[in-house]
Amino acid sequence: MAQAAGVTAITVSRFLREPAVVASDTAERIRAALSRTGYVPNKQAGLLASGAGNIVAALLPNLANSIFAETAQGLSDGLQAAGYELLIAATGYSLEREEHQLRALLGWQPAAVVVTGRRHSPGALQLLAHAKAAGTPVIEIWDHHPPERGAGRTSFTQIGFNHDEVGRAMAEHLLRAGHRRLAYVDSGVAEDYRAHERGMAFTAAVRAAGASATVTVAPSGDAFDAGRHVLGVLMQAGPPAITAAAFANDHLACGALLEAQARGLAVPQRLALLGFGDFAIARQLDPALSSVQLPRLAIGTETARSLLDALRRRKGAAPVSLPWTLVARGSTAPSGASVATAP
Amino acid sequence: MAQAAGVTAITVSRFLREPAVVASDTAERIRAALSRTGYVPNKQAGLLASGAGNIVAALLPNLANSIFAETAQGLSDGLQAAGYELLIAATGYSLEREEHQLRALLGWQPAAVVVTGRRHSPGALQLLAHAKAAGTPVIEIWDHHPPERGAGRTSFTQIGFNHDEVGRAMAEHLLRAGHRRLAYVDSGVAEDYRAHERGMAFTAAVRAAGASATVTVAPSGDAFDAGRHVLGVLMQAGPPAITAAAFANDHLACGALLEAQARGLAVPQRLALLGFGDFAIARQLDPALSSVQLPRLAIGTETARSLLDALRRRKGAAPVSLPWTLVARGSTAPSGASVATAP
DNA sequence: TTGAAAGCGCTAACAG
DNA sequence: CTGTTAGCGCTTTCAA
Repeated sequence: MAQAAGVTAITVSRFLREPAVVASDTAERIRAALSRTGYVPNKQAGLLASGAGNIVAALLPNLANSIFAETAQGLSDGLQAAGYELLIAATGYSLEREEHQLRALLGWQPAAVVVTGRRHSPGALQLLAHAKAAGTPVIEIWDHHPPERGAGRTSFTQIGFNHDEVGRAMAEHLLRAGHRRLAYVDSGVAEDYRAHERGMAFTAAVRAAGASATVTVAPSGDAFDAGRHVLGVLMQAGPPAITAAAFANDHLACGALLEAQARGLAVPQRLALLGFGDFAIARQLDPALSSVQLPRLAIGTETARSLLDALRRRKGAAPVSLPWTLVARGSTAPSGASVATAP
Repeated sequence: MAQAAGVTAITVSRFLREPAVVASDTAERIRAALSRTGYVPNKQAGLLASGAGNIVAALLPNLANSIFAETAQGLSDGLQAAGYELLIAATGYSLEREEHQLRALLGWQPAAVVVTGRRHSPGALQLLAHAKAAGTPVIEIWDHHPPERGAGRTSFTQIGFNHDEVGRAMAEHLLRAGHRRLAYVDSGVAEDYRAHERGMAFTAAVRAAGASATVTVAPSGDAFDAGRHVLGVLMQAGPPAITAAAFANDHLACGALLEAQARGLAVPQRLALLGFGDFAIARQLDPALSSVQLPRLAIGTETARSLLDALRRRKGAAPVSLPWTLVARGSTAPSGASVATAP
């Protein structure tokens, strides 16, 4: 390529990075040779030579789910603008896969690492600690939790929200409407500890208020179908019957809502339903599903911002607690709509 | 790292790639040093030295949409098992972004390239042609179409289905139910040429049958809301009134279905609705939405298979035409459900 | 079974 | 403004 333009490699390299530095006629010849040969610079060689990796590695449970897709979008937008490339891998909510993918991503010598949540396998934890010790910013997203007592492990920057608070808010919302027999419907995903934490906080808050709370685990498979199935289970409970249920996600809750309609069961009079995630479908049903709106995009953009700042100033990234909102709609409130926000 | 184990770098390299070749006591020392130092080999250097890239680059319109997420999953699974890494970028249905992302991905010297659809910018086409000429397999997915007449451009392997056929099948399904005033509702995404092709084939088939067809473009923004809005537009058409509508995707169709219910408009008696994509929500509504089931996952797995075969045998990848299915449900058929399949 | 030498394609640093 | 030299961390090839 360089000889095609009648210059040396370094001149082409410079033209590609800082066109202004190259003389205009030289630039013209390079441009011509570039399009003629279809040359694309080898990134492996470039990154190796410059040492400075411009890659950010991110590990998310999945991308299919709109929840994490928006976070990826926010990350990608923020990083791309600053000239960083985003390398994403999905873990499928498995700590084992997370460790495996993390090892693969670290091979690209990323300038920073983003992982989801604060629970990791021992091996992954070791890799992350090594990375942090080597000066690579490590950020845990989608969680914001005080350090566990007696934990000797390295702690990482957290950007997200506190799931205990959400669980409590969900309980309070239903208790305030007068419910005394409540249920939490967990997803069938064993390693989604954040859903479990919300459930634990939910039941604790309910019981602290002197009401009763049960936990049901949804079957795996299609989430709508799982929600439909769970509705049947909930209706069999009692007496006294359960009058309100909180779900690990909106798809489960929507399934239950649709099944309730199919059975002619009045929502919220006979059974109030509360989702989590505020997916697009939630607002569309009738009654509309009450849910918890999450900072999906903000987690991505804030992480990018914090990361870039840390990279620029060569110090640790700053943790961020982001706000969520409980949006009350028809499925929990017979009339009107109200809103509760993160403390 | 090498000196930590008391050997040279090449021995560590060998241990990492072919453990059996290294003496067992040496292996043991290396293993120990490995976990002690948290060493992760630098992929940039490795790939540069070996020349052999084990990366497959893929460009998809987006990942948030469940349609393409499943394809990515299928690709990823198939490739990972064979030791390849998948590098994915999203184009947001923009040819300009596609070219930009393609250029970025090619910098990783991928062993193969996967792009979505057969329409690309001139620049992207040139890059792809160069890659193909250099022996890199290039596959176009989500389409399967005979070469355009008079096209001088390089042609690439296609793995997907024919959108004209789908458009025709959608028309025939509604015509067979006796509809004579039909509409096609296109998505607001200008560069989703596949949706436009289905629409053109749909209207052509309708008109060939002596019935009337109009095309409406949905507004951008939330797809459910767009579908709701479009229903209002459809109802204002005529007289004679439109009695059936086919949509560019299920979200639009679901929005219209929900809005019809809200207005007390009987589906399918007063207006039949037919979606595309068979999203999870389609089966859940009442009446359930008729839709076209797509080989989302199969496109990914077949592409991986074809790619690996091409890489192994050092020749071009084989094109594959994959089957789709029109699933008739309550939104187009008052009673029972039937099925029409790709020819 | 292990090592030494050379080089992958690019860029940092320094000259001119 | 452009070129020369050296070297990024690994793997290939050949030798011991």
